[in-house]
Formats: sequence, structure tokens, C-alpha cells
Amino acid sequence: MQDGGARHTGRVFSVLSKTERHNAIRDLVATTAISNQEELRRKLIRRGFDVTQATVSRDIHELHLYKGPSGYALPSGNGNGHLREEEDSGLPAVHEVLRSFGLKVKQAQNQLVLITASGGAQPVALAIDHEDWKEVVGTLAGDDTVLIICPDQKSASKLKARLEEMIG
Amino acid sequence: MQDGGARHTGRVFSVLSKTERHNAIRDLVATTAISNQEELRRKLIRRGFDVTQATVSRDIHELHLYKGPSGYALPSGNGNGHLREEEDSGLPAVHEVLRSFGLKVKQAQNQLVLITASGGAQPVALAIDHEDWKEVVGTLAGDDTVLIICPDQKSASKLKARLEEMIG
DNA sequence: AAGCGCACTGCATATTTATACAATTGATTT
DNA sequence: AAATCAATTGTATAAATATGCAGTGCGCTT
Repeated sequence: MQDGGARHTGRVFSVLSKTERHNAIRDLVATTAISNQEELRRKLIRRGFDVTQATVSRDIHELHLYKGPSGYALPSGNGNGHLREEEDSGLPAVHEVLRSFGLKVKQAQNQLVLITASGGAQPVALAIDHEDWKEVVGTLAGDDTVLIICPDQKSASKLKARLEEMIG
Repeated sequence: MQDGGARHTGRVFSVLSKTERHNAIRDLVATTAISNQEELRRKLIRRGFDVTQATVSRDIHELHLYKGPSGYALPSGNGNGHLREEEDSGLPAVHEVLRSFGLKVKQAQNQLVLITASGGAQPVALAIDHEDWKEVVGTLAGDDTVLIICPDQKSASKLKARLEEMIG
């Protein structure tokens, strides 16, 4: 269902169609404005893919495209995803996440910049937030960097020491 | 058309309805899974907003929401949105987003840390950026935290007061 | 107060999107 | 080779979303 490739049985070469079409769709969606499936269908036809609206609808599903004010768009990779679940308290202790993800801490005035392994910033920041330390005014996490804002330079230093100890 | 507020003529107090509803929608969309307008309609009704699907459809337009694989989503501020032109001032006023997402503001020197509901940071930061306030040097948004850099401690205090007032 | 203009909304309906079902095709098994 | 199976797609239609039009109500002007 997913790839259409040789994965399971059946189809192995006609692939030249569906996957190609998906790529074409990604390209079209990324570079041109497409406000509905008929429009996308027409553009696909111009590129040699003769399909119906039903197929286009299915493709859009498989590609996880979004539809917004200005037409279809690619999945943002970032924020949109994890709106759902989340659950509750199951967070690992800071020292655990730090031990696995933490790399180093740098200080700039009242701010700390915590470098983590790739993809580790969010979980680390979450864990830190949960500690409710008074040295932490707030955190901001990207992919591998966490910015920690402290009330002042002094508390930043203190926190830095603590974090470094945890990183080991 | 945009605000429904006192902007032009007419309506100034019934606003208690449409804008409130918009906030409720932002909140619902950010915190729960909503896969179609009927569902959103039902949830709105449970919150006391008795509207039809048509109105919900219009609201979704005005709020620039996206619809993706997992239901409706807020404009990501980031990747998804403005690939396209952008048109005019389509962003909701700060006080609107703040009312729905803002939780509290903390100050550290010349920085403000604005805590928002989960998923609210991007839209809030976007709105703030758009205001072009001289107290704002720049913003950084994660998932539920916005860092606002101000020129100095004094302007930070001033801005803090203003934001707190908006949060209510 | 009468008249006008505009925001807002419901109703009915047009437009757009999703999907149940059946047909086709090529690989795999017996 | 016949039977079988999974993948893919079209057709027809259901489901979801958008919108033209008309009605209502408030504020402003006259």
C-alpha cells in the first residue's frame, strides 16, 4: 500500500508510475499553488500522468499533505505533528536524558546554551521544565540545542555547574 | 470581515461572540483532535457556541487553519504556511492569540519569556513579530515558550506589562 | 425616529474530497 | 497453467466543505 515497490508481491516495474507521480506531486505542491485536486490533476496530466481525482485524493493521503488557505502544502516536519497524544507524567529524570543526550553547556550572561545529540533537545528541555527549578526562567529547544534562560548571571553559573555534573 | 471588532462600523459588543468563538476554536484545534467541521461544531456547542457548519467553515478560513492527516491544525508560523504569497495582514491580533494561548510572562534582564499553551508559541510569536513594536528586537518560539528579546531592561518591563494586560 | 450600511449568520446548495466496490494486472504458489 | 493474492486504479457515490443569498441587528447619519 505504501510504496508500491517490490515490497511484498506484485508490481515491481509499473512502479515507474505511482512513485514517479508522487514525486511529481511533491514537486508541484512545493513550487506552484494548487488549490484543489482537479487543478492538481490537470497539472499532472500535463506532465504525462493520466489519473482521476480519486487517485489524486489517495496520493495526497499517502503523501500526508496539508491543505491550507493557500492550497496544498508539504508536511512541515516541525511543529504540526505532535499536537496529539503527549500523555502525562512519564518523563524521565533530567539526569537520565542529560546522560544520554547532553553534550556540553555554554554560558552567555544569564543564558545557557545546552548542546545535545541530534534530536535530543526537545526531550531534554521537557525534562528540565518539569523540574521547576528556580534558576530556570524558561527553555527553548530546537533539534540539538536548548536555550535556557536564567534570572541572572549568577544563577546561570550555578545551574551550569549542576548540568555539567549530570552530563558526566 | 477580518476582526469583527470595532474596526469599521457596527458591531462592537456582540464581539463577545465571534472573537470568543475564534479563541475557542484556536484552543480546541491546538489541544484536541478535530477531523472535520461537524466535530468542531459539536465541541463548540458544548462550550456554549451554537453555530452551524457554515459558520465554522468561515471561521476556519478567517483563522487560516490547515487541514492535514490528523485533522485541523494551527498555522505553523514555520514551514507550512506562507509558502505562498501571504497577501495582507491575515494574522490575528496579538491580544487575540494571547487571550487564547498566553499563560504568563516572566522577565529576565532585557528578555521576556512568555509561556503559552502547548503548541501556541509559534502563532503567538508570529503575531508579536507582526506588530513591529520598538520594544521587540526579536522573538524565538518553541512549542510552548516564546523568548522575546528587548533592547533593554526598561523596555522589557514595559512590554511585559502590556502583554500581561492582554493575557488578562 | 427613520434610513442606511455593514458585520454576521443560517439555509440551501454548489463544489470539493473521500471511499466502497469492482476490474485489471503482474507476481507467486500449487 | 490455473488459482491466488496484493497492489493499483476508475467509476459512482457518499461525505465534507464552501458559498450565494437573504434575514437580522447594531451603530451611525440625517
